[in-house]
Order: sequence, then structure tokens, then C-alpha cells
Amino acid sequence: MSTQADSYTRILEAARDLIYGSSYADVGVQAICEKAQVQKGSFYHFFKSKQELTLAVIDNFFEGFKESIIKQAFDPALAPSQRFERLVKLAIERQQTIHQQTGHVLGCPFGNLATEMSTSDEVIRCKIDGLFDKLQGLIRDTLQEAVDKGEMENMDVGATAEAMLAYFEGLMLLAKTRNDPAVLRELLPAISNIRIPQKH
Amino acid sequence: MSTQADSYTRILEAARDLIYGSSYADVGVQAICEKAQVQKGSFYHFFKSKQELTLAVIDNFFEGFKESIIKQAFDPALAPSQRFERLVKLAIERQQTIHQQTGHVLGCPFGNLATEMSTSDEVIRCKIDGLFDKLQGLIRDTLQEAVDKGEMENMDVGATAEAMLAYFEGLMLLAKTRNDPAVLRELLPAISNIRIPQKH
DNA sequence: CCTTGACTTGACCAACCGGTCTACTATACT
DNA sequence: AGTATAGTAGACCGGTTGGTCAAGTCAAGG
Repeated sequence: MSTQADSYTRILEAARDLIYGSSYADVGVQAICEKAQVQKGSFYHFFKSKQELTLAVIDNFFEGFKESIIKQAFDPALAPSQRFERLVKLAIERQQTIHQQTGHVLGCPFGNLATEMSTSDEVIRCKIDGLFDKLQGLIRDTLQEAVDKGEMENMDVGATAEAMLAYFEGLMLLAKTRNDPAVLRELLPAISNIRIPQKH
Repeated sequence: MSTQADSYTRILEAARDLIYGSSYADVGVQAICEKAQVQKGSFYHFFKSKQELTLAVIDNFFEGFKESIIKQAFDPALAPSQRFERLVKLAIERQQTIHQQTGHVLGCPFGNLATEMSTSDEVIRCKIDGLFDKLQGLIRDTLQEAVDKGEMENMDVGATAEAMLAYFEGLMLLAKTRNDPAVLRELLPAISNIRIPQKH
């Protein structure tokens, strides 16, 4: 049989893949159970509701994101500008891989869920809001480091980081709508050129 | 009683408001009928499916958008750079108004629907893809005019237009996730500074 | 006056929704 | 061996889903 970790993990991963592949509302608990090869009773043994499962899925997404992208891109050994290049390269590759495997550009899982649920589930909206804060913080610190080292001209690092995040999310949305990763290849590198000047 | 136009329009507007306020999947035909004060039979007399209704809703959104924003912002009498300023101003005002009225930043209706449905409904994805093309075309033509008049330096107008659209959509997504129109006030004006240089 | 056809009514359908519940099994500790 | 506990199985719940349908209302046109 399967141990606790097995079932829990299978449910989590099944939910992650199904929700990322379509949407929160389109994926039922039953479908998740079938994909995870688990019965309803087990599902509700580990998760007290579909919403709680979704929170766990978001955490799982973020950990995967940290492992596979943040760690490699925001490597302190790299020069700040190189970090952005790495981030861009990794993000493009990931979306291209997903497109080849599924036939669809799936975009950013956080952006997808935030768009769908921000108006109807405040808990999840806040959760993703917090994750965006973390990402923006990573970008901001990198920009600040570049400014301090004299590699970039002075700027409003906070606003620039937020603008970069917005540009990133917007391109993901566009690539998903066009269902074409080329959008990212052509336009994502330009994220490094975004600057919001300091107001005085 | 009510005439055809009455019922048809009431259904369309009820659906538009409900879907924009939450999402496609969250709004049922029943809820639309209740808000429109119409029976199920009438609904399916005018629309052969929920999907067809959604296509009509998208058209309705775009016409409203043309009337209230495009006509005013992309006025040929205005200088190109002024058109972007108008677009920015109108978009911010609209989201602020919606936020005051509903308590939520709802973002871009096209971006919302595209994010939710691109992977599960190819017809709707293509529809929104086409609308994005139109918007991008409007921006591109404006940029080209500015370049021709010598008001802007030479650039890749097509790519710049797409980057601007992405930035716009990304900021809408961010403002919705933060549920704060201030994001738009602070960062949307910077859309005018985006440039993708011509490759040679 | 009668017919036509657009429109409305509301009951009805199978399928599915998220979630609960009880009965059962398998493992681990005493 | 006995018991506690974690996990599994799957029937079941009320409610909702998108969609259908037969019956009826009504105004316009011949």
C-alpha cells in the first residue's frame, strides 16, 4: 500500500498539475482524486477543504520556483545584470518546455490563480499578494546592488522592481493568450531595460 | 411586458457585470437569469450556449471600450504622445471608479477571461487574441505616426506596441492582486517610456 | 378571424459539485 | 495479544450545473 507521504504528495501534485493546466474552478475534487489514485475520504483526511489544498498547491509552486529558478538566477556570485539574463532565459525555457509537453503556454501559476480568484477568495488573494512582494523584493535588492556597485544608474529601485514584475506577468499573459512562446523570446529580454527614475 | 431587445440586453449586461466581477466559471446561467429577471427558457432562446453568450459579452466589452476609451484616447487630433497620456488617465480613472463601487480592482476583462479560459476554450482564446491584435495595432500605428513626425526616435514599433500592451496587462493583474489602484497611478504613466529598439 | 412566429414560462434532466460519514484495514506501540 | 491511531474505501448528502422541452402568451399580418 502507500504511506501517508505518498498519498499526500500524490494529491498535491495532481492538484498542482490539473489546476495549472486549466483553472481552479474547472478542476473538481473528484478529478484530483482520480488523477492521484486516491479516494475522497483520503483527500479530506489530508485537506480540510479545496481552498486549503489550493493554499498548499501555491506553496508547492513557490518552492519549486525557488529551487529551479530563483536559486539559479539570483545567485550572489553573478553580476546583477547577469541575474536578470538568467531569470529571463530560465523562464523562457520553462514555458517552451511546457508548451511542447502540453500544447499550451500556461503562463505564471500565481498570476493565473490571482486573476481567477482575487475577487472571490480574499485568503488566496493575500497569499499571492505576499508572494509577489517576495519576488519584487528579490528584484529590488538586485537592482539596489547594481546601483551600489555603479553598474546601473540611480533609479527608484522599488518602483522599477514592481514595473519589471508587471512586465513579466503581462508577457506571460500575452504568451498564454497567443499560445506562443515566441512572445517571450522576443520581448522578455527587454525587461532589463525597464527603469523608473527616482522622483525628487 | 418586455420586448426582445429588453430581455436580450438585460441578459447580456447581467452576464457582463457578473462575469467581470468574478469569473466565467463562478457565474452560472441561473445567476445570470436571476439578475436579468429572465427565465431559463428565454436565456436559451437568445443564446444557444453559455459559451456563445460569453462571446457576445466579449464583443459588448470591446464596444464599450471603443466608445469610452479608444475614441477619446486615440483621437487623431491629439499628438501621439498625448494619446498615451489620455489612455493612461482614462484607464486609471476607470479602475478607480470600479474599485470605489465594488471594493475590488477588477482589472482588464479581456486579460481576465484569457487567463481563465485560454487552455480550455480555443474559440474564446482566439477571440481575445484577435482583440489584443487590434489594440496592439492601435498602439503600433500611433507609435509609427510619432516616428514619422519626428516626435519619437526610430524603434521597432510592432515590438514596442506589444511590450506596451504586456506592461498594461501586467499592471492590471498586479493592481487586481494587490486590490489597490495606486499601482496604476504610480506605474502606468511609465508605459510611454517603453522602447524596443529596431534590430538590424 | 385566423395563422404565424417570436418570446416566455417553469418543470425537468442527468451529471456533477464540495463535503460528510461510517465502516474498515494496516501499522505501531504497550 | 490488545489497543490506539493513521489512513483508506466508497456510499451518501443537498445543492447546483448547463441544458432541454412542451405548453402557453402575445402582437403582427393576411
